[in-house]
Amino acid sequence: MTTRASWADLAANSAAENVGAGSSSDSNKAAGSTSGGGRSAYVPPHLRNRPPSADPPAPTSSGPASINDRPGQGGSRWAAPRNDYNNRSGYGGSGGRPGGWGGRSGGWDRGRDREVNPFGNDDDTEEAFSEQENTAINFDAYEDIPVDTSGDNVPPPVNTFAEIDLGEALNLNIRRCKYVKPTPVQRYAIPISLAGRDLMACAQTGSGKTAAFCFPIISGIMRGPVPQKPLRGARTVFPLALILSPTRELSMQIHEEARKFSYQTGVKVVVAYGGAPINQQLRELERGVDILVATPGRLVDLLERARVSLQMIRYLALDEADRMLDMGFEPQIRKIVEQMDMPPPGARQTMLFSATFPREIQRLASDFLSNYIFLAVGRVGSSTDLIVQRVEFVQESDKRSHLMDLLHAQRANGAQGKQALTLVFVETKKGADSLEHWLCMNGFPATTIHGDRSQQEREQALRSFKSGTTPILVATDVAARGLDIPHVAHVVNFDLPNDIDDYVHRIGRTGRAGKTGLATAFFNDNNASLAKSLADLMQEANQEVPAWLTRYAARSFGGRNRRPGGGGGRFGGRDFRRDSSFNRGGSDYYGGGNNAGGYGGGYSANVASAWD
DNA sequence: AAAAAAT
Repeated sequence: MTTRASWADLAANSAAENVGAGSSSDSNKAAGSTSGGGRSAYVPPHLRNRPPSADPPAPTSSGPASINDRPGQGGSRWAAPRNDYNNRSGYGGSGGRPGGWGGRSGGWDRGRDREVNPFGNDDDTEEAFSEQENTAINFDAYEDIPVDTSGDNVPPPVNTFAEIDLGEALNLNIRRCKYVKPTPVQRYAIPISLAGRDLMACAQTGSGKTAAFCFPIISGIMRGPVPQKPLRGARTVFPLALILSPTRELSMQIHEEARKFSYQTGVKVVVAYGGAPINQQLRELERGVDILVATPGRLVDLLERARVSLQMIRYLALDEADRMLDMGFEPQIRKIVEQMDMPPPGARQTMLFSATFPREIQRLASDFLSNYIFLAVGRVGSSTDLIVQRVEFVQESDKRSHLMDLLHAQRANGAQGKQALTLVFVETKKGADSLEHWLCMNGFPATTIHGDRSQQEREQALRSFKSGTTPILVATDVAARGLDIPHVAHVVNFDLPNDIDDYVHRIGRTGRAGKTGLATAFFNDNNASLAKSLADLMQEANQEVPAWLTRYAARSFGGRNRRPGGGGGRFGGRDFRRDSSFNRGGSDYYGGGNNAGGYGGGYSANVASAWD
């Protein structure tokens, strides 16, 4: 592990290491170790570029617009990907089919659409960095990642992608993505999903959750029955899978990932979110959609316009599911999932993913699930050791100058190079604007992202940050979850959040891809309610807890942030069905737990969530 | 109390 030096050294070190980081995907960044069974070393993404043979070329031939919209199901003229659905009974080679499920939305000539190669030039930075791979990877941090499952008849995990029959086309894309082996959450979640089971999964940020729910969806759509087009308005489309996320940028990111995974599979992925012209999104939808990635507001709009129907949904995935079900989002999600035309639990497959899963949210979530499996992967003190957490006592009036000191020292340490990105979280949109302005006035190139900016400005800010043009990004919680930004060396909690889970998600923007990261928090009296949970979290992550914070923690009481059980949550969450308060008398009503990790039952009850 | 998410 990195020696603990000054924060400036750590930032510099982190930045240097981050230069070798793999890029882009949130879907394969994390721990690749096994637990319970045999050990295998973590392979960081940037070292996964070692397939058994040369990388497959990324061909450019066209594919069907959408499986949902297959034009001539039989003798297709597009270069048929060698995948299983061509051999499936029902539509493999049979040229003339009976009517009923031909062109679902008109259906003619859809195959003429040319599928843009998503592997084209989006990784142009990767080559430049790949030569600087370093040897400072902390492989030990990825050993012994505990995995906890509960529910009926949990399917066993797999150790390799080859063990799972995902289909040739998908396998090819996995290789193109340079994924050599599944991450822990993928090892468990994919077999569970392929078995048709509902799933609530708690896994660390950057641990490959996107791929974990995308692979089974894509594979399932390729193999599933050909959809019968219901009688509806000609302009209504019927996606087979719906993926919801809480922010527009996260939906964009999931869409980009899913497009890579589904390249040349015939499965069409479309994204819809607010702040952007709806007409272009409508056109995309009309060209065919199997998997719809969306933010809730825009989706409701599309549903009310009857441009989208959820009647054919077979797969529902909620990313950042705890956020999607919190107070702000819950009504919209209920509307989409329960009050439109989506098939009920049991008639569809539902997958909920997050790094954190408070117990009360689990209770809400169980409304959407049918006989589900709970899966928790990861633990405080393992891979998250890669993030060095510091807390400093800073009065409100001193925050700016203190931040300035940090940035100056970082610059002096040479860590302000093009790739050493600093992400600064603040509480309010106004605060973000004013801090950005102040930083710029003081010679630090910064930009900002928050909900009062136009969508164009938001996307521009993110691009400018990622490219290093403005290596400082001041953000509200809009950027706290899910976003995969390579080379973030330092996360500064200029204003601490009120909820420990938000803190967990924020600092998870660094320390990705097996790289170390630094997270600095400014703490003062305003954050007293967070003291206990913050101190506990840091202790569980083997971080140095300042004595003054421990004293604060002893005095403060902070609602759900305070965990009476103390010492406890090794996982991001524990199946609430196993809480005695729920299952009447402590019996394992749902079949109990299957502890696949290195230890059993060491956690205390009442722990809602602790780590992502 | 704030942020996010439709126009």
